[in-house]
Amino acid sequence: MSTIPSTITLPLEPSADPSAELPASATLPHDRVAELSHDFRLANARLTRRLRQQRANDELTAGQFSALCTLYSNGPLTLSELSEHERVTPPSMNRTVNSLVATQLVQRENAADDGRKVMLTPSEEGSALVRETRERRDAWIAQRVMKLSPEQQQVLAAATLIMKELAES
Amino acid sequence: MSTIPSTITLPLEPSADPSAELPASATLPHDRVAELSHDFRLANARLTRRLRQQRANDELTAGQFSALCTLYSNGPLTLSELSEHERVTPPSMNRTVNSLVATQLVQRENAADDGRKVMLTPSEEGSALVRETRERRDAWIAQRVMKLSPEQQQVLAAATLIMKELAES
DNA sequence: TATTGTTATACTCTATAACTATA
DNA sequence: TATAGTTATAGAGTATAACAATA
Repeated sequence: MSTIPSTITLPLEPSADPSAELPASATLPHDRVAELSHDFRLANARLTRRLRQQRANDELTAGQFSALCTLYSNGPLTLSELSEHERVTPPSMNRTVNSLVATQLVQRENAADDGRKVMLTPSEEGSALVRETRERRDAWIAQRVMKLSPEQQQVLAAATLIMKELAES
Repeated sequence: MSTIPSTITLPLEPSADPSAELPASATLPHDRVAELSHDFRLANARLTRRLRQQRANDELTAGQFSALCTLYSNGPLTLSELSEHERVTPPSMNRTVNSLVATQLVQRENAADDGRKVMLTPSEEGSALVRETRERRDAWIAQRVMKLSPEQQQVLAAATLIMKELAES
């Protein structure tokens, strides 16, 4: 499953200020962490907005598609489980799920063991939609990732793992 | 300014499938690019939602603060310049700017050379707010970045540069 | 005519509070 | 009582279309 080598080397752009360079084995000092965190957070938010601009009109929204993909890869899930994974509140996710159920892309059933819970499962149609449209939906970013250097591609792969951990914390 | 060494080495978690490993000098094949792009895009969106959950109630919203930070670091800017940097449409940014002008954190003036343009500048109060609250606003992520390994910190720094390029493309 | 900004409007995303059903 | 889900409601964020002012 993983595409990530056990070690990689990153040749990066030369530092403008050589005195600012640090050995890779040292953690960053406090002010550098603050600067990096700030830059990373803003870059993350801007990239999300950039990706939103790319959405075609005749498709599921980003939130709907993300939830459907999660159910496709990790389902069946309860509403709480799905909302935690997607990092929104249950009422927010419930609205998204309603739209997916209304278009018959997701099935909502009562859990057999606990009448309070609902099990959410992608329908055949929903699963097919994921398989058929994922590549097209990801085309904008994939086209750009393809043009990155091997080292930059490895950075993104490693960063994806870190971002998943951050989102889960 | 840069905190990034010219080269870094990344020891990552061992691959579950050794046959999937590739030399770092090779670009990923098409299907791996698609997989990486998909994972990265979803991780990016989820992290944005996670960060949104962290927002305190008594502060500027994320969009307002991001715009103010951009004007603080890169201003003065016209509305179009700011909206392009923040990756939203001019009408969307205009709404954000209206709220910042209403609270006197940003000054809106007609450009001297072109009567159609407006110049947006953070006020003294706005600049002070950025300086005083940035660290607190970034505390949630900074706390987690601080606990990452040196290699993971370097990955995030390199990824931030790539994400900025992606958002600008 | 083209560009820059603005207003009007609508839709999506998200949250909090309050409610229902079940454990 | 506590938990899982839902409904009601409101606010933030965003876009498109139409308009005004200026170049």
